[in-house]
Amino acid sequence: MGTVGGNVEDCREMFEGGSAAQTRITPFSSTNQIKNHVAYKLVRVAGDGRLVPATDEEIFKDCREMFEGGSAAQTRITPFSSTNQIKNHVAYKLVRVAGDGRLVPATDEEIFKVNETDMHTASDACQSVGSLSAQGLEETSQANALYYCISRCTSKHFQENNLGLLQSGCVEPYTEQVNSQPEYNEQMLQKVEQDERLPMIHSPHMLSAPDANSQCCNETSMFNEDHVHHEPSLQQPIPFSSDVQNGCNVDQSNTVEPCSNAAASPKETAAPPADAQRPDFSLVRGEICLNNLPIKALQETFKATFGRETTVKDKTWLKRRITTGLTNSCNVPTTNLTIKDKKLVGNQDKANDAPPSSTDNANGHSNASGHSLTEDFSSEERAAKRVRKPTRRYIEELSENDEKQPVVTSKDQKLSEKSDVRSISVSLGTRVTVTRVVSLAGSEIEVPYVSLVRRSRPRENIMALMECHSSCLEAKASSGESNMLYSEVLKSASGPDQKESATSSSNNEEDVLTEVDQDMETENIDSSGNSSDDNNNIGLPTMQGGGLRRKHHRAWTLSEVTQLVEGVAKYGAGKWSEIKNLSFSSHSYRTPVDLKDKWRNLLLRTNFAQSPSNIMGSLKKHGSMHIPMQILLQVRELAEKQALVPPNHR
DNA sequence: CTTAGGG
DNA sequence: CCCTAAG
Repeated sequence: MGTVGGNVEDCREMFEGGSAAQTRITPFSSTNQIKNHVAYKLVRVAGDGRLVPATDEEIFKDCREMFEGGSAAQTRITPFSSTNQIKNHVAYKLVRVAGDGRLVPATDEEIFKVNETDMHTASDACQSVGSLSAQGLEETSQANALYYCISRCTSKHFQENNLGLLQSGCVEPYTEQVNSQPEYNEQMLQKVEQDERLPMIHSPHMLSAPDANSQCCNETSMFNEDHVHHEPSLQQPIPFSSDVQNGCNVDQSNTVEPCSNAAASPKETAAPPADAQRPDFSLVRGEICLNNLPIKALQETFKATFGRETTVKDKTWLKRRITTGLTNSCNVPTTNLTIKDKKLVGNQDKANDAPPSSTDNANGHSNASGHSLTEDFSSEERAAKRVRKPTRRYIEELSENDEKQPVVTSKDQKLSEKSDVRSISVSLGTRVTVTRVVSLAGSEIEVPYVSLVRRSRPRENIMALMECHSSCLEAKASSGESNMLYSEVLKSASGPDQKESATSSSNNEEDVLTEVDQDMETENIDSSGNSSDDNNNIGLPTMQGGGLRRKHHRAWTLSEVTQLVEGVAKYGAGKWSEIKNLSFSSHSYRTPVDLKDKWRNLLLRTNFAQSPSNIMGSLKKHGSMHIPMQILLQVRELAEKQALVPPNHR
């Protein structure tokens, strides 16, 4: 580690150079070369969340600390954490600078590459992660200059904050400094190469490493998704950050062990010779790294990556596995993001309408990468523990608790109904205006702020309406209005009147009406006892109203009750389905479950009335309609019968 | 899909 | 009414 001193200096120089060069703006974008280069930038996240280029001093310190730490305890050093200042919230972010100067989150591939490199390093010597890979850039290269910043965050809280901050957007600083980076990168690269050549054991010159690879990934991913889009609208809530990180962290713990180690070793940030040469990034590539490694090293890496030993001696295989593993590890955290992307993407298409939320346009890269990654992940690391997905109800409740934010509901919702929570959330998010973080099984996930319009099971009627609306909504949505849908839905739900608005899809309405009419008729007709007038014939209009939640509360009419009782008498309690079909065929809105519930209630009432005093029984007690004693008696009778006879199906 | 129960 | 776990 004698080199340390030198390294530090170099490091400083590099950084300084960066700061000095701030002015030069035409960085990479114009130059082709640039795109090939990957650069790391040291950035400090300010309290306000802005990214501030690290001052020379800071950088210096950081470097020094890193180096020192590295030298002192090569193996696992709690590098940053121990050091106060550095740890304080110096964050390295991996970012690519687009030609237009915007910061673009690194694509998965890019990230991956970086990670790969990192992993590589980390696994071996626990060195930090900073190595950069140039190839990825080329591949992904857009004509823009790419530049990566590796972010390192000591405290998670901090990270979260930072992320939020980053997202919220203070990216500018980066761009300015871009200039310096190229050099830095080159130097870095060289080092990497050297490292590769050398046994990983010593990593005097490792790049500064983020705490954990995974984190890098996560952050990066976040960056990608959020950042890209967010930049334009700098201000955004920062739900993402926390979520993402959490998720990432969790994943990390499971998947990527190396990270922790890597993080620990604060080796050298960048100790490349001052006159850094500018090696081709392509050389630096993760692949190369892996290639150069001896089998043993690869195995080590494998172990670090997957947490298990491997006896495989096939280099190629190992490399592939490792790569995959890395990818996966990155993926997991990303999942949320990916989802978001989708949403975002979807939204984007439709419009610019959702400025408020974090929605951004996902760039093609992120999406594609996300998917692929996800898939890989699933196949590869199933072992990793899965977070139990919260139940739908859980989610709903959460959403309900918050103020309902107008959100567009769309078919997606339907589609997603059965998918797991995450997916649901995603799907719901089609038009997410607001997202909020929800803690799930220890990890936080972002959940679109959605109030579910339809909570109940899809009743035929409702469903139809819903569909209609959804379709309408979609169309409109495409046009560009996001919130509309919600209101519309409500309207439609509220009353038949609205139907017209539905336009073509009037059928549903008609159906509803028809049914209602039928009901009315039947009821009237049926009114065997006195039912004719019973208080509750609920008008059609009311049936669905009630706001979002309880779709339609249809009071049971006496006639219905009578029918029910008859049905039970005929088919027996428990044969709800039959009763429904045979006795309630006319009432489409009464499902077997409804019948069952009603029956249950009737029994309760019966029993109730029975024991305390009959008086109450027949009389209307609470607000509910009074059920004629006759019926109650009948019910009781049946109930008893059922109780006794049940064994024999009769 | 239908039931039985709990909320 | 709604939602879910179970046949």
